[in-house]
Amino acid sequence: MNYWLMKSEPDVFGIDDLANRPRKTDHWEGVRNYQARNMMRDEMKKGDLVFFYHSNCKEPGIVGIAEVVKEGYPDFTAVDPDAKYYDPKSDPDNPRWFMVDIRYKRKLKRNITLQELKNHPQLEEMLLLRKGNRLSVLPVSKKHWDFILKLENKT
DNA sequence: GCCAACGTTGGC
DNA sequence: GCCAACGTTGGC
Repeated sequence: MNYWLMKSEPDVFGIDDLANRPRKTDHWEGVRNYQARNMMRDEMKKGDLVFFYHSNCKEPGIVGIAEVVKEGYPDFTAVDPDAKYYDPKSDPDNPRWFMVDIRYKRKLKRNITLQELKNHPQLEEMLLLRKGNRLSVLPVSKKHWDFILKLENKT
């Protein structure tokens, strides 16, 4: 099993929005970056766990956990001219963009902020903390995953 | 709102 | 294939 981190802006689609969806499940539409696409298409597997990260907000950080429930399939919003993430260059017969479905598992007991993550030398290598990393889907090592979960119970 | 970092586009 | 221009991300 692998671990991931997915970023979303809470004003657009936050952890509560996921929790309020039917079956607490939604498709992760709108990723238009090839590296992130490749991970969703090729590497994310059913049962993998995901840190839900709030970005571009007052207190960016990890707020909850979700689970991959459907593996990579074409992002239909890319070929829908009315959709927000429509990409006119995406060919319906040869999909360019992919997405996965994730299901809400739980919120963390507290928001583990980006600032807090930065304070731990154990997380120095974490991709999320690497300068200039703007990928919205990132792999998380088991070591880092476990370490972050332990932080949850600390004050 | 600013701006650094990065990805994409398109002319040549 | 180079690279300048442009657009986006996302912390601050």
